[in-house]
Formats: sequence, structure tokens, C-alpha cells
Amino acid sequence: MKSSTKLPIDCETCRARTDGLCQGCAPEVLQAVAKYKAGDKRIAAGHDLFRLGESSDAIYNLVEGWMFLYAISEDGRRQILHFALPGAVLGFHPGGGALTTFGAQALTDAVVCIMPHTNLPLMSSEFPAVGMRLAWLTARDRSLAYDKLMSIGRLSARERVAHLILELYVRYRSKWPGARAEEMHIPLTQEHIGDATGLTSVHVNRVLRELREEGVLEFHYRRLSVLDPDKLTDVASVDPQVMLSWIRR
Amino acid sequence: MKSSTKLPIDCETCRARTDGLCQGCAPEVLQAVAKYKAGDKRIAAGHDLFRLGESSDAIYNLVEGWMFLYAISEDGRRQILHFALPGAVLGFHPGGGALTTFGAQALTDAVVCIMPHTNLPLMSSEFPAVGMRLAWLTARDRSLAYDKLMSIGRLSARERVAHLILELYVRYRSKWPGARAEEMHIPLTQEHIGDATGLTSVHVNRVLRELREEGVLEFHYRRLSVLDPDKLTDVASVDPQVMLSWIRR
DNA sequence: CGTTAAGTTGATCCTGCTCAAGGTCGGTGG
DNA sequence: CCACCGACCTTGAGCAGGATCAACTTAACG
Repeated sequence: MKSSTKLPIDCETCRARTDGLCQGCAPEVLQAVAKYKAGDKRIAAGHDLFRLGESSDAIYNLVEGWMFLYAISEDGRRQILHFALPGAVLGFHPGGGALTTFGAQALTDAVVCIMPHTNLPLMSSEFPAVGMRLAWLTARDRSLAYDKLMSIGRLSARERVAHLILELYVRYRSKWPGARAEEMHIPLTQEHIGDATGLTSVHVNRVLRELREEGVLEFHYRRLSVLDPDKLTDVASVDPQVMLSWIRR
Repeated sequence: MKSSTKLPIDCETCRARTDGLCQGCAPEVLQAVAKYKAGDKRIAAGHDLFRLGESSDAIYNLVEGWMFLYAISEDGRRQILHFALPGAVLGFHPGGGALTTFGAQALTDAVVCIMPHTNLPLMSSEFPAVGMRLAWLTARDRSLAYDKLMSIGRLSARERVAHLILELYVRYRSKWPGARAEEMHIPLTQEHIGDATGLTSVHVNRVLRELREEGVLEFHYRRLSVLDPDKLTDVASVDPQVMLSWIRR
């Protein structure tokens, strides 16, 4: 993914952009990250940053690219838990270096900045703002997860798909305000959408056709155009209040 | 709910028990809570601590009783997002005093300890450990939410119900190790279980009958007996790794 | 002992799954 | 430039898991 030139903020310490540990908070946090980071890492599209059951020895700040978190059931069915955009913090698990309970995979080629777990206590005692920043970011992830629970548990297939696309649309536009909505590049297949909404890719396809025929959106080979955002919001039956919480800084 | 006399730890500063801000961390956090708390509040069973769309002016530490977090869709269907046991921190939202995107209701008569939002910045700068503790607690909530996403999105009704009951069973026993499993009091109706698993209460009833006939468990008028924990684990198809993460300190 | 909330069961319906057969796009190598 | 291939998208037919609707039973509580 090409990075936009219209980013509101570009943090040089770890090149993380909006929303990350490096932004939206005291300069203290910038210093902390700069001091305690341990280099960058590249992940090719389709590869895992970490897998279920691995021991986590670091947390990561997503600098470039898209990733997603997922869980796999015993019989091999995948549930996508979260789509991570640049700035996201990944791999912060309860229990320090305990085993992970889900995996993280790159949707596009991606770059993360590495922060060893062992540095966290040092870091947060030297820079107290780090703890609250991390709490805040985690709370927003939790909100998004709660929102998805509501969607998957209680909405129809049509609403769920609209809900997910609206979420991505809103988060994407909040991150790259300069980007043209009509040419939005969302590096997902219909199978990803199915795995994120608890549907099969076949049924996702039917729902997308409906929405296309109604003039709401077009989604074709990883290119999304939202033609009628207002109608999409209606279909998704999302509270505007909730929508705002997706992009709160 | 009667409080057990066999609690491993009973924090006197705000009477919060295992898992809360007051436990499992530096004495610093205890001091912080003691200094910045602003009294207790009682909530009667069935009443809300806060509702969707209200502005949140405080976070709460659940001291006594059971609560649950829930969202309501436009057409009035409810999704239960999380069951909170004593020690839980409630109402910590991204965006400081922003409007809440879900509600919190008491399942039993409950007591919370109030921590005004305005005190948080002070508190975390005076007691740096508070931030990391909050981040940690929030991360565990997020893990539970991810786990439920997997369950609701990809498992059958039978598995989902087993999954939820297993979660409650494990968390309950970890909190009150002295309690007899056979007489476990879970203050839920079948409708609560349905709302938490994305099913109707009618279908929950059928699943529970199946599980009863198979000798796995009995659930009748808010009294749960897990007769065969191992079989329940099988039915729920839960990774043991994931199960451990529910009760990590 | 009466009232009410919650649990139980059956009949029927419908949303979304499964299985299966093409069709389309985009990249690769000759 | 074009033929080929693999990943992805598209569509149809039939099926099934869980929803819905409705009637009735049981437990809890004042």
C-alpha cells in the first residue's frame, strides 16, 4: 500500500502514524518508544507475525500496511477478530510473556516496530504516560470487539456486511482524509469478509450483489467504492454514537 | 450473593476482591485507589449502572455482585457483551468523558466503588503503576471478547452454550475456589444465556435439555451444576490455552 | 394461595449453509 | 503478445440449523 502524503502527523521515532503509541499523547511517549524499541520487522502479505499458541516476547506497533487478528476453531474454521491499520499496537496480551490465544497475519506487505516485553516495566516506570496510553488503545480495541459481537450476534447477514464495510470505510477515511473514497483500496477478499462477519464467502457474495444492485457500494477484486455512505449507514443500522467511537483519538 | 469466607485476598481500601485495580499489583495501586476513590454505590438487581449514550463521568470497580455489559440494536434486540464478576473495572471508555456505547446492568444486588474520570490523570501521574494495571485489565477483557467473537461467529448453538457456561464455571471457580461446584449459583436466566450467545432463549432451552440428558450439566432456575467438566470442555471445543487466559492474574 | 416471571415443548418457516459447476481476473513465462 | 494457471468471484439447487409463534407448565415469592 502506498502511503499517503497527506498524513496529519508523521512520527519519526518509529515511523508509526496516527493512533499508535507514538501519537495523540505526550512527547514523553515518543521518547519512551524511541528509547526502548528494538528495531523494525517486515512481514510479507499472507504471512503471520505471530500464531496461536506461540509465546509472545514483544509487542508491535504496526507502521505500514494492513494486518488482521484471527482465531481458528478446532475444525479449522477461521474467525477474524480485528483489522489493524497503521498505528495499531499488536501482541499486548494479558499475562506478559504468556502464550498467545490468537494469530496476526499481514494482508499487505507490512512493517512493524518491535518493543520487547521485557522492556515494558522499565518503560512504563520511566515514562508513566505509556501505561495510560496503552490502556486507552486497548480500550478502543475492546470497544470495536464489543461492537462486532453485537453485529455478529444480533444482526442479519446484510446488516453485518454493511456494518463491517462501514467500519473499514470510516476508519480508513479517518486515517487518510485526503484519499478519494471512490478509489478506496481495501485489501480483502470476500472470504476475509465472511470470516470477519461469521458468514460464508458464498453468502457474502450474494449480499454484496444486492448492495451493488441497490447502488450502495461496489466491491470487486479488492477495490471498494462506497457510492452511498448514508444508505450504507442505514443498512448497517449503526448508532452514530458508536460510529464516532471507532475513530476517537 | 453471599460473599465467600475463603477469599484468597480481601483488599480493605475499597473492598474489591480478586482481579480488580486493588489486587495483583503493587501496593502503589492500592494507595492510588484509596486516595482517589469517591465513595461506593449500590445498584439493585435488574437496574443499570449506566446506559448506552450516557456521558461517563467515572469508572467503577465492582466490589460485590454480578453485572453484565450489553448493547441494544435498533430494533431492540439485546446482545450481552460481558459478564462482570467482583473485581472488574467498568466504564473505562476510550475518549475520557465521551458518551458510552453500551450499558451495564446488575444481575444481583451489587456494589461498586466510584473513581471519577477527572481523577484519572492525577492518579496515574502520581501512581504510575495504575496505567499499566488498567491496560492489563482491559487487555484481558479484550481477550474474552475475542474469544466470544470466535464462539458466536463460528460455533454451533450447542458449542456456544457450552462455551459460555464453561467460561462462567472456570471464572467462578477461580474466584471462589472454596465453593462447591455442585451448588454453583449463577444468577442468569436462559434469556441471558441466549442474549450472550446470539441465540433465542427457546433454542437455549433445547440445547440445555440435550446437555442435561447427556449428563453434562444441569441448569435450572439459576442454579448450575456442572456434572462432567471434561465433557463440557469437549463440547465447547475450547483450547486449554485459551481457557487459561480467562483466569490469568 | 394467587400472581408473575421463567422454563418447556411442538409445529412451521426462513435465513444462511453446503455442494457443485462455471466464469473472471491478474500474473507469469514462452 | 498471448496462452495458461491459480486464486477469486458468481450463480443455482437443495438442505438444515435455529428462529418464530403459540400454548402450556413450573418455580419463586409475597
